[in-house]
Amino acid sequence: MADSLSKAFSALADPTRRDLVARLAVADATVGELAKPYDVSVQAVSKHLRVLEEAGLVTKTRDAQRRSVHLEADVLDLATAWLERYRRAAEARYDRLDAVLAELDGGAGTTDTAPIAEQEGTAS
Amino acid sequence: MADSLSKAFSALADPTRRDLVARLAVADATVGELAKPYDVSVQAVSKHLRVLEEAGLVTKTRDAQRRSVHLEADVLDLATAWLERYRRAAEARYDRLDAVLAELDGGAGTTDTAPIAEQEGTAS
DNA sequence: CCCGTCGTCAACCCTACGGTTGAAGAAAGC
DNA sequence: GCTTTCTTCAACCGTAGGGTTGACGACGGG
Repeated sequence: MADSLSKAFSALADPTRRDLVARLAVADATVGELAKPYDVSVQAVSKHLRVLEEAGLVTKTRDAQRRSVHLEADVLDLATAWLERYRRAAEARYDRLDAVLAELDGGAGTTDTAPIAEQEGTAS
Repeated sequence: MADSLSKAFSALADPTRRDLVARLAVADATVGELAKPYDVSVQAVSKHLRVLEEAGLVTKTRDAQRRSVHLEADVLDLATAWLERYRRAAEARYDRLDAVLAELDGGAGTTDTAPIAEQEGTAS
């Protein structure tokens, strides 16, 4: 379907799902426990958890008829790495006032900035 | 409409928009320049840029009839901070094997973990 | 064994999203 | 002034997303 990063960001775009992640960061929990605080149906929460699972953000282990939901760090790591990379680049450019230089110069080769942008697929 | 974090993650969920961010991390560019590499219409790219703009990830300044698009670091910062926070919590829990302890103990106060989960709106 | 609980599957509704084409607005160039 | 270039607005189309309700599968407890 979509790449890992797209699924991760898409999953985290929903406030309910972000809240689920925040709560799972504290401790594992069952679907029922997780669903309680929200005023939506259990099925809706189950769907949210499936989205998080398909994004690789959580895993479920069957504990009797309950499912224990566990937060996984790997995809959070991946997303953090992506953001951190371009965040740094944006801040560096801001600090160096490259925008102003480019405006004055006309956009020619003002700096020797290395090619930071890369293809999506090349992420390790 | 939606909160800042939702708009940011939602904007970054699209591969084309992530690529735009990656390219804008290197240098500012006009809409036309940004649209060139993709095989979609310029209008589609313009829409993508509007999404990024409404998420606060980029700003546009009118330079004659061209619009210069500039990457902003602030929202990237916000999203990074959110991810980093729960990433750390997830990794810490993984390292300390809290899941196993909780399973054996029944979930009672096994650790002195501070209340990490917070409300969405409290982000600075 | 039957019942109650936990969770998911399935079908459906409505809105949002990414794409298209066509037209319009704004500014430089001739 | 008229045309050309750059960008956005508007209307439309198909699909994916989040919600609902209803029914079903899998277990543990009486």
